[in-house]
Amino acid sequence: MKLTISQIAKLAGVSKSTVSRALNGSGYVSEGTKRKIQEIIRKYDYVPDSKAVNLSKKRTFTVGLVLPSTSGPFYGEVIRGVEEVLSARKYFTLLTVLDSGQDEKQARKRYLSMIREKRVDGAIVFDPTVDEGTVRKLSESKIPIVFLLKDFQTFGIDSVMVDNFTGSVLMVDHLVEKHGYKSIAFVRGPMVSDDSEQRFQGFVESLRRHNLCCDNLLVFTSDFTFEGGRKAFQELRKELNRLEAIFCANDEMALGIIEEMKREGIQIGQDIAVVGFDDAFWSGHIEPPLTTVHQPMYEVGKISAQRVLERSNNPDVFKDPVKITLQTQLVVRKSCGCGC
Amino acid sequence: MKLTISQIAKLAGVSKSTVSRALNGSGYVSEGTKRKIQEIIRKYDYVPDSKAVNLSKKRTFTVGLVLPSTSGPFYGEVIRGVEEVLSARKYFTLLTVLDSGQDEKQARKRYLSMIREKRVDGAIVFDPTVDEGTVRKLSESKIPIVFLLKDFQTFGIDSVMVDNFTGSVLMVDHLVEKHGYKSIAFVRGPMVSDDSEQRFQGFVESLRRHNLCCDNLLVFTSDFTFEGGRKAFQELRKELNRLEAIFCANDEMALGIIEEMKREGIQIGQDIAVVGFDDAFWSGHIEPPLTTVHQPMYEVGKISAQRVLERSNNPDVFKDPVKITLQTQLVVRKSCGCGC
DNA sequence: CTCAGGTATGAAACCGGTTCCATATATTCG
DNA sequence: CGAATATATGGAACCGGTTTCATACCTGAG
Repeated sequence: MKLTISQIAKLAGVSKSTVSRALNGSGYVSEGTKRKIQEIIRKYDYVPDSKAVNLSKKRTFTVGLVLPSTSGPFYGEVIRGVEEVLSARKYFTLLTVLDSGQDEKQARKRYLSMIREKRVDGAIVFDPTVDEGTVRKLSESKIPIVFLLKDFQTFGIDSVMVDNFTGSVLMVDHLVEKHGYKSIAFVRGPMVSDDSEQRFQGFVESLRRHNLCCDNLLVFTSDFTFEGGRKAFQELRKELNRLEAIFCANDEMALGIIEEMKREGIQIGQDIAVVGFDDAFWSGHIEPPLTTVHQPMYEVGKISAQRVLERSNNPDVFKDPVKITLQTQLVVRKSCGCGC
Repeated sequence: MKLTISQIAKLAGVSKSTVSRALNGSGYVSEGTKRKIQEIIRKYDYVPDSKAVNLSKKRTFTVGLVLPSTSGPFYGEVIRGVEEVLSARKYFTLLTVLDSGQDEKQARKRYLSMIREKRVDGAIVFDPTVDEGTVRKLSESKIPIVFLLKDFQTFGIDSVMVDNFTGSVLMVDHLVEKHGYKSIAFVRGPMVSDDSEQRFQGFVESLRRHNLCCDNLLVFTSDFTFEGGRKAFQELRKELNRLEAIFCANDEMALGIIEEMKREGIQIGQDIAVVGFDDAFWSGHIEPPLTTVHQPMYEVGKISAQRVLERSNNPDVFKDPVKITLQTQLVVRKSCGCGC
């Protein structure tokens, strides 16, 4: 039988209010009654119903987390970061995944509902292809929102970003300065991807700084998938003899290319370098281990969650939207030619 | 300004009850007033507060999902399966991850709270090292619970299992029948792991059926990690010359072993077969592509979610706990020697 | 001794919805 | 045409807590 606070009160011979105060440690309750109440609570294994608590406290102690998908390397890391912070503060995570239903529009509606129905006290939204209408609606909600990897400061929304540009620069610096490569191809992700664009810009910038030009013939567009990498290789091959390195905008495409090259007997790292971006968890375990750029998604999760809680608990302070950018890290392994 | 149902009612010149009925399509409301109400709702962009709805309906339209971790291949698949079902029925997912805080005990308390505070209408629990006390508490909760990959039918809890045993049998059948291997080593996971045990039993059973004996010298114990695989190889090497195949209880250890072998110039698939279990998403992309056993974790997620909803909406029917076992699938690639 | 302030408690309002029940009007059927 | 039934609506109770406010006692200071 599920007890309510009134029944507990009756059993303890006191009023609801006193039980509530004893439970929350708020207001005055004598030691004696506190003990008596606690005993009864233990005896009947009473736990307050969160639905009632939420309503009267006008809070849910829950943070929404919206992710594009759950496959792939990062998403798990983001969740881990978020959960670490939330669990420590006794909050819960309400998860919504965009690729689990049929259509994107529907998925967006779903997370907007979650927010507008006030199921959560704040939300962390990772939606790379979000539309402006949705962002506007998000910004109209009264709860704190942190957007991941997209900058909506102008909409009054906090964002946590990853510095793709600098990561890319670091990678190309390494290829040029350490290995002396001059002829480097770049394999982009889909044109709509900001990440892909920023990584490409970093590539261009580093070349420029080294007085190398970016040969348009050596820039290929693909789609961030393994299969896309294989296809990109087919286009690449006609330029192959003049190439020293291939920089892929993510690890998955790099893997596709590496596989095709192996099939042709090309020695990766020696004949030609292939490097990626993301540092997927398998990147170090393929042959040869992939040189890549690590994205601190765990930290992204942690910082976003901290930010949401901070804002949620100080509604008025820190009113201005903030943009936090985390640094990426070059991970040198063998596929760039190091240690060959 | 956030409106309440009472304000809407006032604006429409009707009572709360009428607005509520119009909103839910329950009871009688004339077309005229319905339209009027809907117009006002649209105009002021009113959305009912879920906290109040939950309290009066005594439900949250939320299902708890407890996962051991979020790294690794399966967990994302489970989430996807669960989300697919829940999103279609307009439910939400409240996620708890066990490895995100410091200590396991704390993490268990957290998900027990989630359930006992009635934050969720049902829960899907994946906790491979759960203790009996926790299971008992789960079974005492009045909400439907589905346990993943552990059988607690005797506690009155539904479970969704994966047939590790048969998967293992299929694998060994393949190694023996297709390739004629007779001397096969097995690398176990940690002794506490049920999965490891079942996979081992399948290995033993298939050998027995083929009138081969299981040589204890060829059974090694490791810990399901990449590093553990490498270490296992060091122990293995003294038996190496008489080995034809190595069956690892998961892909990660197989990868560790493969890496060590490559370093020694051993040709995997030709000199010796190495196979795994899990079908991690990278398993097909390593060199050589890994022969392994696929676990249908997406389906596990889907079925558990369906089961929870079904029970939640028919509280009394189907009272008996159910155990559903899903089949695994042999994925033949190259590391077993096929296509060499 | 009296009064202010700290301590302890209960009654009642409140959070924002849903739902039961009573009432009133419209419609249908015998 | 009257009774039964369907339709439409509002009032009030309810979900299970929290919080405000009033009351009462107790203590110590003046």
